[in-house]
Amino acid sequence: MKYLNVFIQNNISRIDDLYTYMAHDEVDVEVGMRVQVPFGKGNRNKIGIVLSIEREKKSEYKIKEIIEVLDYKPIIDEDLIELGFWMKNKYLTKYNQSFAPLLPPGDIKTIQRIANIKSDYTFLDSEVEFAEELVKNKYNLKFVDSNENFKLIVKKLIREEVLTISFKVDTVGGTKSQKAIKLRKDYLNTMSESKIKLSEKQLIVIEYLQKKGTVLKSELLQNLKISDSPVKTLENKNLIETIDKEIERNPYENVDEFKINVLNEEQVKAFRGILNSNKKVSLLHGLTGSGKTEVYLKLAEEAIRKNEQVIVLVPEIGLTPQMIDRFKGRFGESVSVLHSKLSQGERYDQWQKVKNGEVSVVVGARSAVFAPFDNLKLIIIDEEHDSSYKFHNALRYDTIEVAKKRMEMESGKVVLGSATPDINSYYRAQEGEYDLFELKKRAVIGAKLPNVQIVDMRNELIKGNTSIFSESLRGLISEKLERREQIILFLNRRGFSNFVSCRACGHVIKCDNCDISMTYHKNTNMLRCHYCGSTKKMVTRCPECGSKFIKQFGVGTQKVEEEVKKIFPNAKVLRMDKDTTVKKKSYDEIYKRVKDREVDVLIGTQMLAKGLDFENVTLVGVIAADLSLYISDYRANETTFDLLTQVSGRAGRSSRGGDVVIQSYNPENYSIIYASNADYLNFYKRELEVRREFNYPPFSKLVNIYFSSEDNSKIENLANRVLFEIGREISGFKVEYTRLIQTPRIKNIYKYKFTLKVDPNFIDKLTDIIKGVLIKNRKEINKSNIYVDVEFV
DNA sequence: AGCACGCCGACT
DNA sequence: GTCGGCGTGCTC
Repeated sequence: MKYLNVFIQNNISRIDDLYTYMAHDEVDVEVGMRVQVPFGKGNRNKIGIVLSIEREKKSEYKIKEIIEVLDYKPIIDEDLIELGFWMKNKYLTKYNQSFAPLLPPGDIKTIQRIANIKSDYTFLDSEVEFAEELVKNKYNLKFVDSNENFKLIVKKLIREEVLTISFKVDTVGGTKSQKAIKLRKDYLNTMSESKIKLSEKQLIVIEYLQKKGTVLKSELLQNLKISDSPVKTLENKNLIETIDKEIERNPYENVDEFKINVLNEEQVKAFRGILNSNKKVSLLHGLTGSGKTEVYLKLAEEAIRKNEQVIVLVPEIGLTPQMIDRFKGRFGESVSVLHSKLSQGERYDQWQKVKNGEVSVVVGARSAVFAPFDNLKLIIIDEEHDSSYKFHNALRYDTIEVAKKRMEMESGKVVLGSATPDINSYYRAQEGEYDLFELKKRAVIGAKLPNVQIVDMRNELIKGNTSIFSESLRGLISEKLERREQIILFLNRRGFSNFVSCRACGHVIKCDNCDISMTYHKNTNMLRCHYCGSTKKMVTRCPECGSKFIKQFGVGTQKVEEEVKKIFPNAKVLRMDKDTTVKKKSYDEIYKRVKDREVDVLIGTQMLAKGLDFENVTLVGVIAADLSLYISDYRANETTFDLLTQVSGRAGRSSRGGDVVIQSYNPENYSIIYASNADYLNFYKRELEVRREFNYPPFSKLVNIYFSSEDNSKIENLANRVLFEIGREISGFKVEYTRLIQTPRIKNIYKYKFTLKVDPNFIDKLTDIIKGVLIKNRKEINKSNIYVDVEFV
């Protein structure tokens, strides 16, 4: 007997576990194959995936036997499963959280096994029945399941390398197919043997098919401008045949070819450097417009030449038509695109193509890091500083760490690219862990750097201007409108929180211990630090200058839109934010409208910061740089620097040069000043010092542990016990921790958290300790219906 | 989640 | 006795 540890997919945390089943030794089963098993008291049929196989019985439970093995070849490679276990351990997630992203999209039940038979193989007499069924079922092996003899034949043919398996995912409710026409193999014989005469139309059809091979019937009729009767006649004459062809739901059709440009000296240096680097990770630091994408394309081209495969990760928001067009245009059909706005069917198609080896490049958002390639040697992560790659509520892994791990397993390389690298990444490059390559020249010849000015909004208040536009921004807006040039007004609201600031002097109330802005809570009239939980009473006068202009800071896109319409009634204004941009379509539409100059002023949030290049935009106004400067997060300065640098780049796309106006109540803040000069290096140096002083990453690693439940009575006790037990275990290590703090209740779920700050070298040790404590309290946690989430920042 | 078990009251 | 309504607890 052998023992299979089976993962049965579900979202219910209480049964999220591996279940052990027996199988006889002679059963052919491998890790990654699907098995049918009896589950629960009623022995319901469930389909699970084998994640590991053991010789010995380890479990104390009464073990059931599997019903059937459903695959002849794993649907997930062993490497990916190993990666799943690694994630589970590193991030202390549920099985579902770590393994679901590795699974094919949709229900694993719907994966069909399609046989491909070597063309020169002649079936034996004993296999004729099988062969007939095979053709009848269009090579779908489903018919095999009920016949033991057929199963043996399949296995034998696989062993003899006559039969290979590819996977097909059916859309729920059946696949869409269309009628297609092709010439019968023996059409020439048929024609000469029966001396068939062809009419004019029939001849056209035959010629067309000779040229094109298999064609959709609808296409044929349309292109040749004929009715279907000649086609029918040809079919009756046994010259052509109709087959069902599946519609490929290709979301990106007719992309213009994108030729690779000749690389400049810097780009060549980076390309060669990355190729020859002996380090696992290379960091490509390139200014906006310096042509990082060209380097990516060249690297991908090189990999394809060697029959290797490549994953290119792009932030969801940066996965613009432009980016996709460049890869599609360069590599055509060998590129698959994965992102959150694909329909279920499109997703199936893309997975299938990757799994069956039909493509070599995947361009996609974070979860594409799990694309099921089997000879993956390169993962490129563009805009690597972007927060979408990091730990998320639902997506519990750090994309860069996972990419590094995957490439470590496959001995491949990771390339991180950014104009504003993550402080952590740049630090690692400085420390020699990564190789660093810089692109400093603008690749587009003639493009000028924009003229950036910072406006002190405190002076505007003194001058009596209480509007959201400074005189200078207002002046420039009207100037550009007159010249029929376009304007972007930007609100950097990412992670916006209710900080309190003084409009007279710019002072912001921060936590005394953490250097993080405090948040105003209206119901208690208190200020509070989201990191350590300490509170202060809300102030009525500024503790710095005594002014009473101290209050919650806030401005939204709607407000900006109203103001613009009031002051410039003739301007055509378009607002772009989460409310107005929900679908892929509307994003493309907004893009098109701006491109076609149907819009004078585009107002938006960080969605605007990336990927949108408009020639005619010559003014970017940042309404209040302070918005992102005071989010309750140690990365506030970095986020601000990144956003301001990127949005400023939007004005520098044309040869006319452009203007950028950054409005702020804290114009002396270093992230604003360095961003205005696009001076990454000095920003990095300064920010690193701040991080060192307050012991934030890269000098530490943060771990948040959340406890949530609908029932408030037990959480606090249990969370405090977990905190106490962890505290006891870590005495002797360099770990700081906050006390337990309650976070705002959302949808009737009470939530508490505490944060641990640990020396990065001890993170694995600390993870083990947390794991141990959670396992120890597991019964209690389950019984009280408390959810525990561990977040690594 | 989904199923069976078992405890209890109501009914034959 | 025994039927069924619903709370409880487990799933290899």
